Amino acid sequence: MLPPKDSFSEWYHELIQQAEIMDIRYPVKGLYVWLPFGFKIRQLVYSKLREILDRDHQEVYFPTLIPEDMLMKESEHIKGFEDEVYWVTHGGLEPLEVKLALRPTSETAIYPMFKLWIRSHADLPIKIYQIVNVFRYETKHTRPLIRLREVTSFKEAHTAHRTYEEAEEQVKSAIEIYKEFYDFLIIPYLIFKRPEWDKFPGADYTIAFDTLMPDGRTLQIGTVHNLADNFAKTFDIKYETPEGDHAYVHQTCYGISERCIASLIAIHGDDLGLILPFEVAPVQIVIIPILYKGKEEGVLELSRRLYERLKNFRVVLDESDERPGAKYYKWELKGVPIRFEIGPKEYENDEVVVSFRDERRKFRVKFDEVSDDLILKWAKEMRERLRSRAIESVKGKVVFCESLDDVAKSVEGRRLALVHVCEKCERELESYGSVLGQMQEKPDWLNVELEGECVVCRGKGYLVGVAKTY
RNA sequence: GGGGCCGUAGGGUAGCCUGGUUAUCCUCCCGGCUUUGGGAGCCGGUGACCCGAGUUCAAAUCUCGGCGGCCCCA
Repeated sequence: MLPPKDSFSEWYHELIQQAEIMDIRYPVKGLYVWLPFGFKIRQLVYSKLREILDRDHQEVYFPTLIPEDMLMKESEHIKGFEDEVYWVTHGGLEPLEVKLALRPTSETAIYPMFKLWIRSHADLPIKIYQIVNVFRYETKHTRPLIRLREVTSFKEAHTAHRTYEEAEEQVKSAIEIYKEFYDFLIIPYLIFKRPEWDKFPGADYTIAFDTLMPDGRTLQIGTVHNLADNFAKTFDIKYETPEGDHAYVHQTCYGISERCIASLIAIHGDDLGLILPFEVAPVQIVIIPILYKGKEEGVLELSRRLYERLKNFRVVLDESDERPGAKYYKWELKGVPIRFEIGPKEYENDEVVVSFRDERRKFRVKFDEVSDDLILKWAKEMRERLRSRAIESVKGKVVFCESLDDVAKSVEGRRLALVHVCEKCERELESYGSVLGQMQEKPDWLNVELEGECVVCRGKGYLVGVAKTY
């Protein structure tokens, strides 16, 4: 039994373990073990991310260790991270002459190499990415997949371009990539430009994707940074223009971590456990034979025939020695989208019983009608249902506010407050919650205006989000 | 950043205040019988006092430190 999803913290904590996503008992704070089932979800989710990126990025791998002098080069950047860097100080018993940092992110590892790689305008643009672990000494509450000391699945892309405009185009392109990725996972998001005081250390500006967790707090699930030529100046990354001059490159970087999987779990799951979109479910179909004494043979024969027919999918035939009800609960907990039940009645009529994870009804189909096409049709229909459900759930937690009082009440009641404000007054909102920044585009499920009268000074304002955050 | 609570089998717990027998109960796990259309039942079995130091004839229980976890507030 799982705690109800209304008690979100407890539900999440238990589900992560019961569904065998992670083992949280590893004896170091903020570090967790990926179990086979969870790791399979990770692999399926990240394959999609790779597929999208591989269209015009190249995957690379940079070292985990960064020498102190390299890490410390960009002063604004390091100020943002210095209190949470892990240091390697010894090699065996010998103290190291130059301390080595466990990367908190890889800008300072990658950009010195960019300096070596980039000589002329013909070398640009460069678009690379890597999926690696990064380390941050978090002092706040750690939580599996959400706040970690070792982020195990940090996808970071880094690009270099000739001009600021080209970098800005890349920011837009990265936003499109993230939209495609989260649409694939059926996770609703809002896109904000973070306020000046909350941008990535060293960036010109930061665009962030936020989603809403069931308890009404926002979760940042992706960021895109325009670095302009800030790092290029620090790391002296220049190229020769067609005219023979030398100019600094303009860069971007953008990241997604395993928080995407946290949001997948949190947005779709219910009181019974995980609900996984068909495409990322480690088990897409489960077949449960119902074995009455003396009638096992035909039932097993039909079950195995169905199993063979569905082998183009990730399918499990559960012949274990448990009662059918126990198996239903088990596979529902693990989010299996489609379940077949086959008992003596079905065997006699050459039928199967079908049930979808997101609905509770059961129905029968003739065995001969079951085909790959039918499964895919069901998967597609389920995707639409999950989409409406996810949007309804998120929509109910977003409130447009016309006064500061409204903002206070909404954030206090664990809602995301949207409010018009001008640049001068934006910071005043900080006393009510985290200021997510200026909304960049209106999702089709939300009915608000991106521009309006500033709630504080009644001047010309833009739409800003305020919420409690993870 | 500030405050509070807690650590007993794989998981959840009782015992701790008031130190003293073989450490309670549920679940999981293993073996057997039996059963199977929404978490079956019976019998038998394995398995624990976070680590270190101190106080004491005696520590799960008291004290200190470490490590780990949870909650609230900024």
